[in-house]
Amino acid sequence: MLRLQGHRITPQRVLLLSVVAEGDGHLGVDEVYRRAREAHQYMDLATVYRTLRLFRDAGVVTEVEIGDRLHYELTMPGEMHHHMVCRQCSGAYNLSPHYLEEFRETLVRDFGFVPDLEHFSVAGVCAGCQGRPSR
Amino acid sequence: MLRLQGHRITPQRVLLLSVVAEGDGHLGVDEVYRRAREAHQYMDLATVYRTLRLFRDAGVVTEVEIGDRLHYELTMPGEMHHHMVCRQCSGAYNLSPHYLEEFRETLVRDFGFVPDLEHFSVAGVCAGCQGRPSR
DNA sequence: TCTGTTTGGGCAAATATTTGCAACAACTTG
DNA sequence: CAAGTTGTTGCAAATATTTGCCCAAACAGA
Repeated sequence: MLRLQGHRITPQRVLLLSVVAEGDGHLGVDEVYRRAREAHQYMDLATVYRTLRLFRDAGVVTEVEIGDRLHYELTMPGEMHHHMVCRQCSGAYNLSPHYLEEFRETLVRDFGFVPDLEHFSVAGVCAGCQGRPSR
Repeated sequence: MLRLQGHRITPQRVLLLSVVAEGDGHLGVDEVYRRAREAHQYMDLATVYRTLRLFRDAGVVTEVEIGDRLHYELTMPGEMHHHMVCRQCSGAYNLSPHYLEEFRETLVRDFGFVPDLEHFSVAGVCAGCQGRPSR
């Protein structure tokens, strides 16, 4: 995917992608950096930032905001899924794409606006936290 | 609204809220800071950050991401509206709440998850940028 | 496989954002 | 309206994130 978009394949990118892949969607920037560094001593933090942004823009990786913190996970082309993130417990629940398909079609039809619903999460309060005091 | 949630009303908060209100949704953190400082010499940047986050969490102000940058605008309780932000031209278009109401009801019904669709924007590519080369 | 062109990475410096803490001020209560 | 309580602010320091620059490395073409 990266190559198709004119980007080069470097050892750093390969390594970072594998770290993200193995992290199973639970890693923030700092953790990606730490793990990558264990494998490749000269990995730079700036490279991690630049590369994660590249991955995100290229659609290779998805950025998920979980409780004020960004996490990264591999974008699964076939198994696209979204998140519902609870503001109170920060729990993240998967949301099947089916729920968004209709919404997407409406935006395209009415506005000609093609939404990026691959990179998408909904904030809110989950069933378990309903009625529980916030903070 | 702030008081109802147990927060205190301070001159700084009043000032910052009025700055955001007058900024008409076009101000980033730094601009809010600059304007606030003109009026009140001892306004601190940390206070701006803390206060904008407070406003956002309290639902008084809405954070809109426009082209890698966060902008702030007053949350209008009655005239709730959303944004479609184009990834290419960074243009922001309003989206009527009607388009989200059905989606919201589905989430509540099927998952008991109450989404914050007040604070919501959809990224994508607008009609004008369709087919235009990116970057 | 070798060479030129151009992108990407490391490093250090610049910015941006968050946090700890002591002094201060808003709200509460009597 | 005075005094106590507790949340807030300013300041400075800590972190986090981005950027500029130059060298190294990836890819294209011969």
